[in-house]
Amino acid sequence: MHDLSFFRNNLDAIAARLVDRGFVLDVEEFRQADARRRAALTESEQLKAQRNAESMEISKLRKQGVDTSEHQQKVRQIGERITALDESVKEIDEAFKQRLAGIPNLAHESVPVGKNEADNVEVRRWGQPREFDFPVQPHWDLGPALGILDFERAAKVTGARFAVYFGLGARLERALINFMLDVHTREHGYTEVLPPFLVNSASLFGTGQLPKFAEDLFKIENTDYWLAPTAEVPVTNLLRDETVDGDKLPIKLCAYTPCFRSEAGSYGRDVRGIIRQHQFQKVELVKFTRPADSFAELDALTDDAEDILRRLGLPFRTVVLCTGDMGFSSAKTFDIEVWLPGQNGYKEISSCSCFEAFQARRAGIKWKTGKKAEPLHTLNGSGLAVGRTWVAIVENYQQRDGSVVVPEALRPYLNAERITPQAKLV
RNA sequence: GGAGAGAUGGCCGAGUGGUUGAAGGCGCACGCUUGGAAAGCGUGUAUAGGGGUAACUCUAUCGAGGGUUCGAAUCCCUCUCUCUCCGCCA
Repeated sequence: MHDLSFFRNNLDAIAARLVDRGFVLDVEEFRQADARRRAALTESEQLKAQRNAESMEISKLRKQGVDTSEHQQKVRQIGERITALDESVKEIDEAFKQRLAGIPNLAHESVPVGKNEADNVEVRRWGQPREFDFPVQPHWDLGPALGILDFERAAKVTGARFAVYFGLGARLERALINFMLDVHTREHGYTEVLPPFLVNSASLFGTGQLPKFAEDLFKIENTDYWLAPTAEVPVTNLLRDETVDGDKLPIKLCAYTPCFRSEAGSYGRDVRGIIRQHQFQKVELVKFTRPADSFAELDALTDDAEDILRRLGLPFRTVVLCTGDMGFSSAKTFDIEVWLPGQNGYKEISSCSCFEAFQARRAGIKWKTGKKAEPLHTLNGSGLAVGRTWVAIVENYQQRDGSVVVPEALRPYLNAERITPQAKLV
């Protein structure tokens, strides 16, 4: 959500920058809508001022014992006009706010201008993809063969785009979660949070998923509860409508949660394996910072996420998303992409974004030093997507015999050096 | 799930239809006082949206949304949340 007066005063420049994001703002129409809203508000408020004054008058007259029934009749009529007028005022105001809430954030000036994924810019690369002297298998073959992954039973229990993990497969997922949380809390200074996995619509509005992206979410019938699509939502909203003392910043939180996405519109993409699921597990990093620090904090947060991959010995590259490929609320986003031999390419495993005040303004999260309170900056990033890390380990560390060597850093968590075929369930 | 009690400013807390955006206290800020501090005294101390170069002014907000009324923090309805007791449950 943009600051209205700033937006209004810089309309043309903002519209020009929104074009880079692929968002066309009809400036003239916006001006008219804005003017219409203001005119409606002014008219309604003037009537209300009149009514208030008249009511006060009635109060005085009554104390003097004067009959006021005529007066009351007159004010009642004003009231009726207000009621009628307010209906359209409300409509105009809500339409205007919806429109404003539907305008994406501006990209930071350091973000490359581009149309789509192809225009993203690689900023660094770490590790050498391993050379295999045998045919590599994708995880959707390796997993079921090892007896650690089962798609058929998941489809029976729930449906497509779900998976079941067995034995060392399940333990690998759990080990990764613990490993990531330990690194971030013990070495990167984050405080662990275990938030609710269901969130309400006010929270989803705060972080920008609503009102525009409802179709990407699962909603619980007959309630205002939604399955969280990312821990960003519950964790960022922990501070909704709160004001934080400046000396508390930055606040660094990390959380493990499952994430639920409807994946509407992604039919045919990543249909095989567990790359794109309706439910996946993620460890998320969230920061609340002073505005002056946010982009330095974004670099640090991205490095914290990359650190997990370095410790696991998984090759990756980091790209900065171009203006056309960024998410709705973000001002700047780095994607970390891990090397997946099964796909012979790099695949997104973390997305680290600075939202500047865009979310904080929506969610009413402020900070203050001394007297004035203003929106702070919010950031978040995956640290990491657990399922895709699982895939990266299985594929990168696969052996000729179909087993998987467990990376050194994970062995204390998994209590195993190698993943070998598990006993059949039945 | 059943019964009851609550929700007021940064905090505590008064307020059951008429200058109440809201007493009083605490906290905070500034000033006076002081050798300095404390105490004391004085002044100020919400947010959002309109209008205005500005001084300033208008509107809304006492959990949320409706309603009654000339007028609602106060009355009525619905909902949400918190607390207590009972039931149930991991």
